[in-house]
Amino acid sequence: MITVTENDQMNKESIKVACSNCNLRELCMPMGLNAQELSRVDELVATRRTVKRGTSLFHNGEKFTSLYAIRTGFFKTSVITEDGRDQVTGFQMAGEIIGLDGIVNDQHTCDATALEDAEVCVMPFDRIEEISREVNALQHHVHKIMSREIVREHGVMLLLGSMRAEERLAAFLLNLVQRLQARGFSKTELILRMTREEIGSYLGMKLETVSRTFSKFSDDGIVEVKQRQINIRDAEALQRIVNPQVSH
Amino acid sequence: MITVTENDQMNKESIKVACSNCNLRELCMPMGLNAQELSRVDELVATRRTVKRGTSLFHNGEKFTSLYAIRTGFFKTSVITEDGRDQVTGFQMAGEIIGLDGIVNDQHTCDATALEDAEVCVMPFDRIEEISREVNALQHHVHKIMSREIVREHGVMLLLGSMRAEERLAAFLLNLVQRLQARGFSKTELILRMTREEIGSYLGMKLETVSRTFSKFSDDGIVEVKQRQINIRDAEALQRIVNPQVSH
DNA sequence: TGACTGCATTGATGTGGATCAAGCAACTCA
DNA sequence: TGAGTTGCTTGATCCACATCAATGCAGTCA
Repeated sequence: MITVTENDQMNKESIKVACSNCNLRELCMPMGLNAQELSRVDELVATRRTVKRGTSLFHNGEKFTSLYAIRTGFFKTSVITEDGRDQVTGFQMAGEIIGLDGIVNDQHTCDATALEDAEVCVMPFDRIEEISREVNALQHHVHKIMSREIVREHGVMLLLGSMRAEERLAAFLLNLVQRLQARGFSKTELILRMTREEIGSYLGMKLETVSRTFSKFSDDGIVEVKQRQINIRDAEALQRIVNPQVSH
Repeated sequence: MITVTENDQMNKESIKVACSNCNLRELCMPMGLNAQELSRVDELVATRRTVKRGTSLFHNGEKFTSLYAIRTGFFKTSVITEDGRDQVTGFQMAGEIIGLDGIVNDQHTCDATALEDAEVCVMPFDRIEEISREVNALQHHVHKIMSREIVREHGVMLLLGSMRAEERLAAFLLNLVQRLQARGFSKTELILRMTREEIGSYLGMKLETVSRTFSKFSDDGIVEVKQRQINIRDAEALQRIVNPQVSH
């Protein structure tokens, strides 16, 4: 026998869990689904999982079972070599999908670490493949997400292979605010969730150089920097630094 | 009315085109298919296309329609910025798949250029998605290929972000011979299909540095270098250069 | 056959960012 | 509240690689 209160509780719970009612849906999921497809897609998320700041969602070598959609919080992914070098391969925020690296060898090849308390939707990969076979839009969506990651990494390779320190940091900041803006945040104000060292690892430079470059931007009046609080005062100047030739 | 000669010709042609009879099958295609699945997968390849040395298979901005499996030849892929900087994002050889970058926005975001005369199998992507829905092994295979590319790029990011010139070139050579060996070629002898400048672009260094580093390896007796002919004399030394700590 | 062309090598010099080092601001926890 | 810890900034110096420049080598086309 279920009391009214318990019943309400259950409804509330089930509403919360469903992708079809999630405000991040347009970021994680394909659009234009009909009712039946929507209900199939709602079966994707097996559970939720919270990840405390500083702990890892998965790490290198761990068996791959699921992809994760970030609901709240902020992650970094990093690869590490036997001899201790590590490289941050990306920073991920709400609505983004992590774990794609694990598919090829059925085990993860990088670590995903929460930079602030986070919550993720756990989507078992065999379930993704199963539902993909029935819902064409989901199938294509999965392909797009993987392709997007490949293209993003091309951009990082370009950055690491041919840009100078100022250009790298400018590109990094512009990318961050652009993604935050797509999530309804300010296009000028942001709070960095990562350390100078983590930024440096991602951008292929030392933390001192990151700090100096921030100071330079600050001196030039392009950004205001107060520790991790950043205020972008001249986005076009940043754009010109990334792309010197073209006048914007 | 078909003459015997014409008929023979047709058989020969159809044998040549089918993935099920291709000696690169194990590189491009999933394994362990039954007869019916095999015949479905044979429908993947719409046509063949030859690409002359120095010309491009597709280029940035071009509409995306197909993935390409390399049958013969050698490619580079590269991204280029508005202000003229370019970055080689990879070198691809027989059995590898190119074009994955195009899925996300329905247009290619890089150029694929043949470094020697090449032939590719053209696989229309909508056909790949259609057959993937029926042949689970193909579906998973496509996911694995994309995931492998993501993981490969993580490795390049590590290389670009945290390795020094000698380490980069050593890693590059080891990667090349390892892939050539998997295709039945020598594990010590190889011919580079790309210029020093292209190697440099891929590895984030200038062509002069590439050349000097080759000379250094040569002086140290690790490799013999005669222009583009490379003979690896001490693969373990290369391995130690990449991975200094660990004793191999 | 010899001049052109594209690529590779090697040397001399310059510099952007790494490294080493010190001090400082913010946060944590007893 | 204050001592320890962690992360950030800034200065001084160094070095790995870029840059500039000259020469060499191999293929090719007239």
